[in-house]
Amino acid sequence: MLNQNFFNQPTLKVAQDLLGCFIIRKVGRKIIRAKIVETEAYNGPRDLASHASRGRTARNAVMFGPAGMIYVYFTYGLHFMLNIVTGKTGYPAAVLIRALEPVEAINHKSKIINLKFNGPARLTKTLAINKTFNHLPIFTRKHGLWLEKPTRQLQPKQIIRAKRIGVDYAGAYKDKKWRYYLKDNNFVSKK
DNA sequence: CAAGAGATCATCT
DNA sequence: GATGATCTCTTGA
Repeated sequence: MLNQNFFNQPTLKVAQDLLGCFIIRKVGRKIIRAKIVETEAYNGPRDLASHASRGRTARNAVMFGPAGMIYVYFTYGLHFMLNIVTGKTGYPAAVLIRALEPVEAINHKSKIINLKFNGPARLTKTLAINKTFNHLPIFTRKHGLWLEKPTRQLQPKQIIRAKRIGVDYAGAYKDKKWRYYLKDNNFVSKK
């Protein structure tokens, strides 16, 4: 399992290192396991695309806190977004999980189900993640949501850097290549 | 296909 | 009172 130290590093590094990691969601006896294939970094108080760019508020407070905490927010009146807080306490930053590749989904009858994970709002819906996860740690199995290391180390060539999605309002920060995804992966949210 | 609109509400001004 | 780290559906070529 990924521990808190993993997240207590520069945001751009964590966003890349999360690629290939597995996310595990346990609800009762049902376990869903999927591979992270796309992330975006929201990095620091000056990043105009970040919720933290206009200072600390009730919503974004968790981004200012210790690494490894879950930041879930509600947007467009119907979607939840899943982020993991990174970096030092006091430095507001987080990584948005944008897409997952299905690995296995096992219910109590051991049946494999088709699941939709290609998009930040779709994956939270599929994993039944909502605001109750906000401010909980991801470095414990206690809440039924945690991360595990990749089975194999990724080659740097497998990682694509790109502009972030949906942040055209972010001035000088809208073109930062802080979105990362696995090359040729069919499950990323956009090409 | 691509483009546009609507959904729908917490959050911030 | 406006808007958004999105998604789905509809329209039209």
